[in-house]
Amino acid sequence: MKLSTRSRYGARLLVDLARNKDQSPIQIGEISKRQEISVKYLEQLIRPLKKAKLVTSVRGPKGGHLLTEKPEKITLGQVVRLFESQADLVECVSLPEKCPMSDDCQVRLAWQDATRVLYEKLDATTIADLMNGSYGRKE
Amino acid sequence: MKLSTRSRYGARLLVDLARNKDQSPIQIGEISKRQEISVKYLEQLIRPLKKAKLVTSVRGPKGGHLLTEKPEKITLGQVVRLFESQADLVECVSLPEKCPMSDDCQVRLAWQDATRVLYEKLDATTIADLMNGSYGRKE
DNA sequence: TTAATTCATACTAAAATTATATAGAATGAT
DNA sequence: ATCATTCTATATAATTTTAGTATGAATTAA
Repeated sequence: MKLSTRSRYGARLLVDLARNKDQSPIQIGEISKRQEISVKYLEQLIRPLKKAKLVTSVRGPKGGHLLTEKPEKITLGQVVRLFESQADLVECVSLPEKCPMSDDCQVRLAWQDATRVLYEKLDATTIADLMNGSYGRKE
Repeated sequence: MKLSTRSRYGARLLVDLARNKDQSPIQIGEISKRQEISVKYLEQLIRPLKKAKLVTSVRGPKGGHLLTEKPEKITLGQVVRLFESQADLVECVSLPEKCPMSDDCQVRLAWQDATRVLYEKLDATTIADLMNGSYGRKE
């Protein structure tokens, strides 16, 4: 049931950008060193973040990447929905036609509920919560 | 982030057994027809359930399978932990040594929290909740 | 112009998943 | 004894997913 590394790395990438928000655009090379993620993989992750307007980029030398939103406005729920090819715990939650049993499947409703509860939690967690080392202590 | 079909089918298998609890042992062939899951795959799923003492079997003709516990005592959390090769949302929750960053990774704590919330929900959902068509209406 | 950097597309390799198939051994109702 | 059924173990094949690499074009500061 694990999240893909894309979600994991994507979250760390955003936290890394958030920590350096004041300064000039952050280059992928720097993030790569700090986060120990390959440059090429980071390039892949940046793309959906740009498409979702969470990140903006400056090309050319001295270029790099910046958050477009405040870290308080970006949630883990957004990140996971963006990077997971299937955001729900089971396919039949959003695509009931994929399972011949879904019409009267009680279990499906339970998976749906569990998915909802999970995203309520993820949507309540922002990048800002994760950028200053205080996450564990606050709640 | 999806659950494996093993968890999905495993849950349906238990609900199927629960619905027929009064009667004699339920044979895999019957479950296979009702649930549209192959006999061979069901045999694979029964094994961990027996090992976990959730199911007991009677061999020979007129044999079959029975729940050992009351449906009220079996939760989706148990099912998922049993069938998922990795029960947590991310590996580093239970195995921090797998990620070089885990020492001061705030995101890890957030994944941990989300995993906990998810299982709180799954552990609060029993097979009994799912066996009589009333799940959606009760809560 | 040069060099640093992002951007875009495609590719590959490995691993996991989802089954199905095979070959029998053990059990026990009839 | 017969036969339906569970039990065990292994193999295998198809598919999908995942993780990461390769190549090179576009952009732009200096």
